[in-house]
Amino acid sequence: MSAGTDHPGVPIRPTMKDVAAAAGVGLKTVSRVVNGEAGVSEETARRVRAVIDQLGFRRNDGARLLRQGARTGSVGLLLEDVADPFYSQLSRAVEEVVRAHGALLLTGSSAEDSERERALALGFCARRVDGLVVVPTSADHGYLAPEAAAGTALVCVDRPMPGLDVDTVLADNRAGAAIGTAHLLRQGHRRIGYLGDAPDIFTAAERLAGYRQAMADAGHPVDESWIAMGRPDPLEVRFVLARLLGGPEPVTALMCGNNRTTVAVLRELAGRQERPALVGFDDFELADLLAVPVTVVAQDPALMGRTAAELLFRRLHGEPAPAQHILVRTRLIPRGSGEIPP
Amino acid sequence: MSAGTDHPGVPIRPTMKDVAAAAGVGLKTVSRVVNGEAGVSEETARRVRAVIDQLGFRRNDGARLLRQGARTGSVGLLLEDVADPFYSQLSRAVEEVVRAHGALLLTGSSAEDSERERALALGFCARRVDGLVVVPTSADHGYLAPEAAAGTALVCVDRPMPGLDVDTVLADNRAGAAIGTAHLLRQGHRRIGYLGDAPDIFTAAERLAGYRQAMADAGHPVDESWIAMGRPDPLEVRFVLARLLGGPEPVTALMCGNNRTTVAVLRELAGRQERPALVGFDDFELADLLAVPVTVVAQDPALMGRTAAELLFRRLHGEPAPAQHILVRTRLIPRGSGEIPP
DNA sequence: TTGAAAGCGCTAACAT
DNA sequence: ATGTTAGCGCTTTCAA
Repeated sequence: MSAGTDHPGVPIRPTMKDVAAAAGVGLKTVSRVVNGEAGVSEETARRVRAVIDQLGFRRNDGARLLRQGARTGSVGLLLEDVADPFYSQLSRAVEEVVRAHGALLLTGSSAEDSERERALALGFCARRVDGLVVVPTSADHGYLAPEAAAGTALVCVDRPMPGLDVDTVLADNRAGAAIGTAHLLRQGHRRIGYLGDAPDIFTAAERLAGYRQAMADAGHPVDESWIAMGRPDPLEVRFVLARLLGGPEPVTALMCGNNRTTVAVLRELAGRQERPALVGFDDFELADLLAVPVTVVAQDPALMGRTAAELLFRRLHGEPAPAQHILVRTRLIPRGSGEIPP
Repeated sequence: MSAGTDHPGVPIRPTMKDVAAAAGVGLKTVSRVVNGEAGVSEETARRVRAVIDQLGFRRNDGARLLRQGARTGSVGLLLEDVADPFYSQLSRAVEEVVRAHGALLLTGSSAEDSERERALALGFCARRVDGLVVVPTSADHGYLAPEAAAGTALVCVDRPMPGLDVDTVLADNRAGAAIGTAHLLRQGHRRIGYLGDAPDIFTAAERLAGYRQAMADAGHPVDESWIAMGRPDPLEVRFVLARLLGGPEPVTALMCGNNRTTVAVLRELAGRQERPALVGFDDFELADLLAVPVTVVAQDPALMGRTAAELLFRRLHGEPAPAQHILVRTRLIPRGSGEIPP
């Protein structure tokens, strides 16, 4: 072994040098065999391969990449939470594309914490990923400018990246929320509550804007007390619903800003008497099989992920300059809950 | 720049050498500043830092690791499909532990294809991950033996690894399925159908064995026609249910082997008249809010993921030899569907 | 067909 | 406090 004393508990990986020595050939010959290059007699190649198997040699791609100065064939994916069904579907789509390009995927969840996201992003860059697919937090991302300038491809998905103009794939948040709200208005609802995510989150703000716009377009005033923005927390949702559905002038319908909120609301409603109409932004599994099937404005997370990843590889393959901004359409799926009359 | 001609479309990353030259200091001084080592005057350090920011220098961890011969601080996670809620929860738990240890996570989905899993695993190993958390396919994994011998920590989760005895975290599959089946028997059911995943999948086989055992323990014979094993495919489920629920002696209850199958069955049942009792293996979101809430044998994917990842790091921190086999308990959650009488 | 030497970006060990 | 040299595991270049 190359590293002298081979402590039992501290195994050492054999290197090409070890293989070369054991096979009685030069280093370059081993390299040729490992990489399937021409110029090695079948006899020699066989001997080298035997030693490789016997020693359990596996090429160190880190060293290879260092020498070649080439791309690492790895891509980083940064999102809020892999366990959120929206992101896990997006994630799978990204992974599929990455795999099709023979690359490896590094994944990290920011948990909506920009410091954590930053640490992950820089960690990925220090590992020299070829590119990054990011669902950015709302903090400034200027720190990624040097990376982008150094050739790390950058694509945002689901949200834009504050402080940096890069390729971006977004859902049609505002229009989607407007369509969902308009749908409720069409059923005759006038007092429509809106439960959205924390307002500093781009999608939450956009969707709220869509709600306001639909109300305005229909000429119906919005009572600010109908609006509740915040992380989807069961207890919080309980308080909000008690407020919105109680009192002398309760709302008769609810628009929910994301699938986590919708599910939290459904769970809370199950324990209450009121059955307000409900439209959720973002589809979710079993929405169609609930006691009252849930009307949603569906996104297409797989399409968003695929689009973002393909954009990334197009950049890596040298597609030229201006940052693209792609909007992915949403669509209303009426299932029942959104058609409940006031 | 170190690489001479700086083509516009081909950006080159500055290296420590570049920083050193631009700052008019030696290479090692830059290294000291970058790594926060002592022995640099504040004056010099400031100048170096200024150049670093200006050039957008970022240390190449690949080179660093190569030189140090140290661990890479990265871990690979291989599972069947990140978009399956069971695995996405497991995945998040693994990621959490990995992050707590300051490491990075590479993720790959095998899609139940052992060739693909092998390619991913070896790719990870070529990148010199410190360890691998794997949900193994049913193929032989002897090819990982050299990696394990070379010091790559290996932990299996959800399924054991054929051909290699390593640390393993499993759910209590057999007992869980037996408890679910016994629950149905207790309600008076005798003709109980079993819909499981492909029989070469460890968990599918174990759970089926649990079903058989419960039936045998109760002294009730199993008609082989009640058993249907295969990938959860909507069309397939449709045929199976038509067969099980039609005919002169239909089953009165169903035991489902995993959450994908359960959901597929629920979807199909929604379009049919019959309302057989139903127990699903593995819990899923909204199971409690369906028209008939679904009784399940719940696993704890987060606990399984956390346990596996912690085991991995304990190995990396030098915990000694024998492979551990940890069983994570399942528990029956009665919600309604499993309490429907025959 | 084969291999010796140089060097990728970095750090360890040793100067100064 | 700072710099020089060697070398991690590999590939590239060039010579034999």
